[in-house]
Amino acid sequence: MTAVSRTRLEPDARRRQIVEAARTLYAERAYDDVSLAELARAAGVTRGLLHHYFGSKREIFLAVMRDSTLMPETELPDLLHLPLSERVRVTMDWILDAAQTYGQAWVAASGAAELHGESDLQVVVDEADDRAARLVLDAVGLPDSPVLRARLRASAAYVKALCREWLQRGTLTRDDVLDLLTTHLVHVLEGS
Amino acid sequence: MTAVSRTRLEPDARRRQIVEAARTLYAERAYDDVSLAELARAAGVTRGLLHHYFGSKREIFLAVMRDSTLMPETELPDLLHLPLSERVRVTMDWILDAAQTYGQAWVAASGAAELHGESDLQVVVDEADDRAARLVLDAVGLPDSPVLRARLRASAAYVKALCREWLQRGTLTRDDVLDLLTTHLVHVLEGS
DNA sequence: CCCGCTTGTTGACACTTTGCCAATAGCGTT
DNA sequence: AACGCTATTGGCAAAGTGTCAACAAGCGGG
Repeated sequence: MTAVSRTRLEPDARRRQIVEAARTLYAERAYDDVSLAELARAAGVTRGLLHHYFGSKREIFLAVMRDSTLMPETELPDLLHLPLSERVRVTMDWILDAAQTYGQAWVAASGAAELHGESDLQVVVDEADDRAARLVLDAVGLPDSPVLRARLRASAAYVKALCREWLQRGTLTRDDVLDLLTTHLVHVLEGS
Repeated sequence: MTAVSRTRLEPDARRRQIVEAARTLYAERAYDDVSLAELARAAGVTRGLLHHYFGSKREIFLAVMRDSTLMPETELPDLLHLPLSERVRVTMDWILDAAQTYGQAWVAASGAAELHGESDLQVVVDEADDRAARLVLDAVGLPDSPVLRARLRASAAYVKALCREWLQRGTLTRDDVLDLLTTHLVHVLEGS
């Protein structure tokens, strides 16, 4: 596709370009199935450049994951005048929308980990879950606390597993998921 | 370690030996960090034999995962005379024990997946979650159904995430987890 | 307008790793 | 003790990752 143009890009732009190419490849093929040569070809650069920017193949993959697990930065309407259960429901509704449109990667990154205890990937996913937890706390207008965050991080795994049942397996409907999540989170947030 | 004995083992025994050696290695190092040469050395065999039995490095890893995500086959006492909430609590108590003693791998295999949609590892973990779901249904004495199973599979992810907060991060106590799980599952099972 | 400097980019080299296959040698059978 | 089945080995070939010195694109000074 891109000719052997040897165009000189700004480091940031080049990084984004590489990550983007890598993301499309990793979206449909597994990690070891994609070689650096293939990645380089897809990005229109040479293998050497990949190493120059990311240092190792693993780091490219992690960059893709970090990038893909970001939830969109949208403003939620002010919900503080509603009862808690309604606040939760609206927030969950928004999250399900986000999961359906943007967050396939966030959802996909839920089910299976390396057996390895302190996986580098685990760190990335944990960070994403923590962001999601903060987001929920902020949306429903509850104060932050370590224990509440821990509970919500765990609930994030539940959210993703439910989305997988809904989006990938079709065993639950969107309404099923929304109801389950709403009652679940109300209980988690109330029993503080 | 093991001398170059070239002892002839039964295929099943050899497989188990290899899987066992691989498990200890994978328990503390990541997948690509462990080479087949190292694996072979740890198992006291040659690389050729690994391929003979498993065909590829990936298959060895998956065999370890399949093996490690098995929950122990224990008989639970008959709980049918207790109210649902008590049945659930006893079952969850047993699961937390199992997670703490045997199931580190099951717990560890919860947080982070490949971005790849139909990951082979995902299949293994899904299978483990499905077994766990059936186990719970059996223990609390409720009839099986696709929707209930789907809900419980999702809850399995929640269980594992909570165990990670408890066992690996120390952000929640065992009692926290037990309470959260009990009320959660009661609601999931009741709202059928 | 040309020169030179900075640095993004390349191509080749060295090493590791995976996968394959024919040859070897345990161990039970006759 | 010889034989046969097959578990096991060792070496080969292909592919992949990581490293590094050299090249050149774009910019600024003379």
